[in-house]
This record gives sequence, C-alpha cells and structure tokens, in this order.
Amino acid sequence: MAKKYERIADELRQHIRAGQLKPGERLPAETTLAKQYRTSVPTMRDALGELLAEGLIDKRHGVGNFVRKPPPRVERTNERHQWEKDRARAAQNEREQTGATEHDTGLTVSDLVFKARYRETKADEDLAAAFAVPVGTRLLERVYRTYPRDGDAAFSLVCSHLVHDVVAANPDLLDESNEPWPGGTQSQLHTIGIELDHIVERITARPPTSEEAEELGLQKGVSVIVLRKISIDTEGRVVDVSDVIMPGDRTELVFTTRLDRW
Amino acid sequence: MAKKYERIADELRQHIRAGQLKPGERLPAETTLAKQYRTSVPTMRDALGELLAEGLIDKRHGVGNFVRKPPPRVERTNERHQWEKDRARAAQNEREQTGATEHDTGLTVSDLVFKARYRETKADEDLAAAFAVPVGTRLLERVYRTYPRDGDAAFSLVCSHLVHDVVAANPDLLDESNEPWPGGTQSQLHTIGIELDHIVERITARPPTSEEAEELGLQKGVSVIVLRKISIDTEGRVVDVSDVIMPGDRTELVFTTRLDRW
DNA sequence: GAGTGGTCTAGACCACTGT
DNA sequence: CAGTGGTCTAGACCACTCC
Repeated sequence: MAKKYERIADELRQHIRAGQLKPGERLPAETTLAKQYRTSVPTMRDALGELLAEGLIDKRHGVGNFVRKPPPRVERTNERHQWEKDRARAAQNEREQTGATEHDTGLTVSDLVFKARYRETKADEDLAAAFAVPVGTRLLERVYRTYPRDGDAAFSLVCSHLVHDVVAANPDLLDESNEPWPGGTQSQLHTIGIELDHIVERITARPPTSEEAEELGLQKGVSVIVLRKISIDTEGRVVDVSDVIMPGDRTELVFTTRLDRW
Repeated sequence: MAKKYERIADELRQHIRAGQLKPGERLPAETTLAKQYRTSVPTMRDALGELLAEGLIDKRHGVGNFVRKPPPRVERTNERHQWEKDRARAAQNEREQTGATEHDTGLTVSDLVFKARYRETKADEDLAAAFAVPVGTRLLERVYRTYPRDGDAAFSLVCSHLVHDVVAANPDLLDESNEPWPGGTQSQLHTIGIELDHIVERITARPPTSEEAEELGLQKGVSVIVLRKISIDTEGRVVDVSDVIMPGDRTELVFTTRLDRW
C-alpha cells in the first residue's frame, strides 16, 4: 500500500542520517540505483525528488547526485531594524564598517559582492495600496543582490520601493553609484529628515519562479520565503516597501516580541 | 529550449488569470488535455503539477482537476501575544468569549472544532537545548488541532511543551479535559505565578511530512511554514516551547517591530 | 567520447468517486 | 460500472560535465 518511491526515499533518508552516506559523497548513477532497488528510472527519480525538496541531496546535471552538507542557515532577525536605526546617525567611518547582511550572516564585507540597480517605475495596484498613494505614482525601484565572493548563488533577492518625489529631496538618493550607502536605507532616509517609527513584515511561502530558482541556486521542489517589509515613519506615512525573496532551505527568520509588564 | 511542460503550465496559468477558466470550474480530463496540447499524459501531469504547487488548482483523485478559488489567507500577527497577555488576568466570562485562533481568523467559536491531547514525554536534545534543561527532563506535551466545523483540514498543527515539574504546581494544568482553557496558555501560566516577558519566534519553511500533508489537506508540492515559539518569563526562564505547522499556501505571518525614538 | 542527469513518450494497471 | 486521477514501467533522445 505504501508507495514505492516513498519507501525508497525513506531508505535513502535513513542511510544519509545514519551516516552510511556522508556529506559530499556521490550517490551511484540513477540507472544503477534503479537496478539496486529493482525499480524503473522514473520511479527512482521520484524518490530522489523527495530528498531533493528536503535539501538532503544536490543534483548536478551531467555530474551526479550528492549528499548535501547540512546547509548553514542564515538568520534574519527583527532586531536588525533597531540596530540599523541606531547606526543611521553614526559617523560615516563607523557606518562603513559593516551592513545589515554582514550582521545577519556573520561574514565580513570582503567576503561579499554587492550589486545595486535603480530604476524609475509607476505604482501598480499592489504598491499603490501599500503606500496609500494613487496608482501610477512615480516610484524609485531599487534592486539589490548580495553574493558570497566565491560561490555563485545570491543570499536573497531584494527589491525596495520609495516614493520618487519624496526621496528626490536629496538627489544623491537617486543615484545608484552611491551604493552601497554606508548605514543603509535608514541612513539614506535620515538625510531627508525621515525617522522610522515601526516596521511591519508580512511573511509567506511559495514555489519560486524559474528566475528566482536560477538566481538563488534552488533545487527543484524547494520553496522561497517571501518577506514584504513596510517601513512607517514618525508621521505614520509608509516610506519604503521592500520585497525580500529568500531560499526556504537556508533561511531562518527570528522575531522577538517584547511584552508590557503587568 | 523552453521546457514543454513549462510552456503548457504558462498557457494554463494565463487562462486562469484571464478568467477563461473560472474558480471552481473543472478542467478537461488529463487524457483530453494531453491530446489538446499534443503531448503525453506524464508531461501534461508535470505541467499541472506546477499549478498544483502554486495553489492555482486542486486535484481530486477519481473526480478531476479544478480551478481553485483564491484561498482565504489566515493571518497570524505577533500582536496576538500582547493581546493574550492583556486577557490572561481578565474575568473568566470575558476570557471565554474568544481565543487566539478566532482572533486571527475572524471566525467565531461556534464555527470551530477544537481538540487537545496531553501526554508526558522526556526532553530530547533539541528541546533540552531550547529549555536549557538536561536531556531526559520530564515534559508535558500538548497537541492542539483546530478545524473549521464544516471543512475537514486543520488550520494548523500545534505542539506545545512545558516543563512538567513547573506546571505541576497546579494539577488542573495537567488535565486535558480542562481544554479549551479560557484565555489560553498565558492564563494557565498565570495560575502558577508566571508572567511572560518576551516571545521569540523562529520561522522556517520545508516540504510537509506525509502526515502533515494529510492533516492540513495539502496538495503535492505545497510547503509548510514552521514556527517555533519560545516564551520567556520575567525571570528569563524558558517556560514554553511550541511548534506550529501551517500550510504555506494559506498562511501569512505579520510581525510589527516598534523602534525607539531618536 | 563516455557517463551523467533532464525531458518526453506510450501505455499498463490500480485506486478513488459518483451514479 | 464508467470515468477520473495515481503509480509504475521501459526506453528514446537530449544536454551537460569532465577527461
């Protein structure tokens, strides 16, 4: 009654967990495995597909299937926001030391390659609702990528939106060649007199688009975590709406909620 | 170069988004679709598999494939914790009105079926580390399920852990027949003099186990969001560790972080 | 060029649902 | 019982990687 590919996946899972198959080790070819388990290649592939989605193996086209090393999970905490706010007004040389990604990953600036691209767009229905502005309002769209210097896959895909006419008060903020801006977005907003009051983050999970899977180096069946960060200033105005796409198998979000005392 | 099943999935996606296929409507049989798209049944199934993982269609064995109605997303906010704390000391009749699930879903008590099961266990390595107690410490494990009265799939799978000897101070807390306890866990802890100071929530995403997929009514390819909630009291002691499993296609987590003023 | 995984086909047979 | 989707098989052919 149990499905064959599930039984095979279970067996392989046991072998991996028990350490009979070690991290980094190559599995036998799929045709070989199919013979070993007395099944067909497609069924064998279904079994391997389960392990793939769980992040237990890596498939490398033309090379083989490998037991995956337990992936280092990247934590992203909500305490980063206060940390960023505290630094937003610090001296430039202090702000230059590290950014929020380094804060999360524990890596240093020299390990990371950073890219930014700015573009002008118009608010669609979704963003217009988030900003509480009319559809078609001019926005500044900022796309960020951070890669480890050696690897190839990005840590996360970030797309930030600001209301163009608001940030135009400081022309430096419209120029992508000023990135990476020491101290990040809160520091940029500080130059035009904006102070953040609170941040709302909405989190969902879904399968990646093929572009997202490509950029993040995701195996088939692995979901992404989508985080929409909405920054509200002390006037109650929405000043930034950012979408962050993170690999579901390597990400852990941490939120601390402090409670009022009785 | 584009994969055939992706092209077909794209076409069907367009038809659904454009409203040519309406929510609730049945698609032609897979054999029929395969002929229409001049492909084989397995390839057609790969295409439908994409839509399935995205939550655009429902597959019903022996019946057919249906366009899914946009699923009502259940929000879970971190403001629920302060809300629960405020009610923990309220009069019993007020606490009885509604619980946190109703607070999140907007449904009333009569729409929901609630089940609780208590069990005594010993701390494994994972939980021992979370509680900062020795492995093998006696714990009280509490499993909760909340179902809509009409539907069949649970909203979420909750498993809470308390240190047995701590809560045994009030024997009522060891008896599952006292569930649902008006006012929830914070109210229960209040009876033994525990006040919460803050809550840490760690969020990850992964494919469901087959049991989870069954209980939550998940289609193939849909991930679950896993939330581990750690409650810390005013003494800095971890008093509760709860794991919450939620369907990735119907859940939105909302976290608000308030920032100190400059 | 040899060996690997990726895509696609064609079809058998089983399990589930509703009439 | 008829019709549907679910599982499994057997094998062709392509794309990628490395020697």
